[in-house]
Amino acid sequence: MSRKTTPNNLETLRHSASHVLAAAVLEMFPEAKLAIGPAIENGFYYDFDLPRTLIPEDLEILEEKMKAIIKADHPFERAEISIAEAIKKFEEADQVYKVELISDLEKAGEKKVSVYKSGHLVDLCAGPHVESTGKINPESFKLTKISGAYWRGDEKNKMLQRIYGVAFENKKELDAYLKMLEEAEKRDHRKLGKELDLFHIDEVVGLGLPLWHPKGAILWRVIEDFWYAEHLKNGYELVRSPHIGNRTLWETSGHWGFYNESMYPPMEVGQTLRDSQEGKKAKAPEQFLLKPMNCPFHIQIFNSNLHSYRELPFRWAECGTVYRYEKKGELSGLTRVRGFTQDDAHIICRVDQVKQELEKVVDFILFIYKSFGFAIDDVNVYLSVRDPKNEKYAGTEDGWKFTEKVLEEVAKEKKLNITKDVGGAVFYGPKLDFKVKDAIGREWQCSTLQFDFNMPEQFAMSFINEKGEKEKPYMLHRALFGSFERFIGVLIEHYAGAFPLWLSPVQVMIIPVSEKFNKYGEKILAELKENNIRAEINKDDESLGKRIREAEKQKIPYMIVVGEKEEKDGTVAVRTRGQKEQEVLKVDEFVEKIRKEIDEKK
RNA sequence: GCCGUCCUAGCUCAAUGGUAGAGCAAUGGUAUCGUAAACCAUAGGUUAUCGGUUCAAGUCCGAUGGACGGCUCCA
Repeated sequence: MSRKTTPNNLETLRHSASHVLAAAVLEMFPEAKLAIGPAIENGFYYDFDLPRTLIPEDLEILEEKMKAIIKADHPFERAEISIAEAIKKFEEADQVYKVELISDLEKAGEKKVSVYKSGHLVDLCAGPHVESTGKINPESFKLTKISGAYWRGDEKNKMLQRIYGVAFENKKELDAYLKMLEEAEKRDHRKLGKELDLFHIDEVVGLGLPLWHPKGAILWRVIEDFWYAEHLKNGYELVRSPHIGNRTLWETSGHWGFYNESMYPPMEVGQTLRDSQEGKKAKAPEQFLLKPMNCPFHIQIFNSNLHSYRELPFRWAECGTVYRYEKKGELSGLTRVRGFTQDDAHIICRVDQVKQELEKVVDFILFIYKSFGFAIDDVNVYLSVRDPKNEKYAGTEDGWKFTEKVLEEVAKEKKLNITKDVGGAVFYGPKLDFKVKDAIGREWQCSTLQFDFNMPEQFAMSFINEKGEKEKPYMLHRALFGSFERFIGVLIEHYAGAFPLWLSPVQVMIIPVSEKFNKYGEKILAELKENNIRAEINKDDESLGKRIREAEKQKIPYMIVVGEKEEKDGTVAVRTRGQKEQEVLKVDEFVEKIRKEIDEKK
C-alpha cells in the first residue's frame, strides 16, 4: 500500500534519503546493523553498526550506490504489521537495534508498527516517505561526514558509526548551501580571532584558558563597561567574590558531590609551596576549590546579615570568572572553555516579587540582544521544565508548579517564541534559556534565567517577613551574555569581525600619505584620543595603497588619509570601511561625527 | 572521555620513500608615494614529540600531545 506523501516536503525527502543510504550501506556491508536515521536540519544521518571502520572514500562509493538506487526508482511501500511479526522479521534479519526499538514501542503500548519497504530494504519507520526513491534528485544530496555516535545517545552504550548527509530539492539549493558553509568558515571566530589579533588559546597555559591580546581585551572592556553601566541603571548593585573558596562551601552547595566530574580538584593549603614540594604535611590542612559558579559567595553575603522583607529584592551582579574542568573533546574556541567569566547576577526576592523580577530580566535580555545587533529571530528561546516522571528534583511540588507557570506566563507576555524542553530543567529549578547560532549553525546558550530551589535550602537563607517570621526567599540566577568568552565568540561571528563603531577595538586608522605628513597625522591622533576615540596611526614605510589594504583587512570602521591638502586646510579625508568614496571633513567635524555615532549606538 | 580526520617557517600552503620549497609577514636597504599588495636583499625548519620499519622517512607503522568535525556533557 503506497501512502500519499507531500513530495515537496523537505523533511520527507531527507528522511527518505536516509533510507536510501541505509539500503546502500546494506549492499556494501550485508552484515551491517541499522540503528536510526532521521532527517535533520539541512539533511539527514543514519547510525550503523558496521564490520569495519569507514574511511572517507567509502562515502563516494556509497553516494554512487545511492544514485543507482534512486535511478532504479523503488517505490516506498508502507505496511502495518503486528509487534510480534515485526520482532520476528527483524530478528531473522539479525537487526538487533531495530528489535530493541520495537520492544520499546511495545512497552509504550503500541500494538502495531509500520515498516517501509523499498527495493531490498525493509525498515522500521513511522514515515512518511516520498513515493519512490526516484523522487530524490541524485544531484541534490551529498554525504558529508562520518562520526561516532553512541547507541541511543548514551555514552555507556556501544559507539556506532554515523554517516551525515545534506539533501535539498535541487542541485541549485545544495550548491547554495555548500557555498554558504564556505562563507561561514570565513567568519569562524577562531579564524578571525587570529586574523584580527584578538585572542589565542595557548597549549602551554592550558586548554580552554584563552589569552586576550590587546585588541581583544579592549573589546571585552568596552562590552564590560556597557554591562556595568546598564546594570546600575537597572537597579542592580555590584558585589565581588574571590576565585577560590573553602571546600566546605561547595559541600554545602552540593557541588562537591554532584559536580565532581567537572570541577578542578582541590588544592591543599595550610603550608607553603616549599613545604608541599618537600612532601611535608600541613598541621591543619584545608582544601580550596576554584569556583565553578559564583552563587555560594553571593549567598554568604546575604547570610552575613539579618534581612527584612522591606529590603527585598536584592539584585547582586558580578562578572565572576569561574572554572569548570570540561572534558577535552568538549572544548571549542571561545564558545566552550574551562575558565570563563559569567556576567552573573542573583536576584533574591519575595514570592510576590517573582513575576515582576522575571519580566525585568526578560526585558533586560531583549535589550542586550538589540544592543548587539541580534534580531530576536536570531535567538531561540527554550523553556526548560521538569520531567514529571523523574523524581530527582529539589524543592517542593508547589514551588515547581508556581515557577514553571510564572516563567511560561512571562515568556508568553513578552511574546517570546519558546520551545518547551520537558526534562531540560536542572535539578534545582526551571529555566528560560536564550541560544544564539554560530557561523555554522550550532546553537550556543547565552542568556539564562533560572530558578533555584536548592541553594536557599542548603544555605538556609531567610528574611523576616511582615509577621516577624523567618521566610525563605526565592532566588533567581541570571546571566545576560552567559559568559563573556562565549558571547564575544558569537559576536565575532555575528559581525564577521566587522564590529560596529562603538565596539571596534580600533575605531580610526590614520594614514599619512607620506612621512612628510606624519606630524600632522600625530596631531590628529592626539585630538582623537583627547575625545576618547580609539585611534591609531600607520606610519609604516609602505605605500598608501598597502596601508589602506591593511586597515580594510583589520576591518577598521574609519580610515583617514592626510596629505598636503589636508594639512593646509586642517581637514581629513575620511574613508569608511568597505566603501571607496571619501569625504573631506574639518578635523573637529570628523571628531563630532564619530563621537555622535558612538554615543548614539550606546 | 569516545569515533573519525588532520598537524611542514609567525601565517597560508608545496615537496612519485631519495638534497625541505614558495607567497605573505619579519629584518636591512632603495623609493616618499593620494585610497585594497612598490622594488632589492637577508634571515627564518631536529617537518608537533617520542619510538619503529628501511640503504634512505615530511612521506610507511605505533604511541603521546594538540587542532578540527561529530557523540556524550554543558551546574
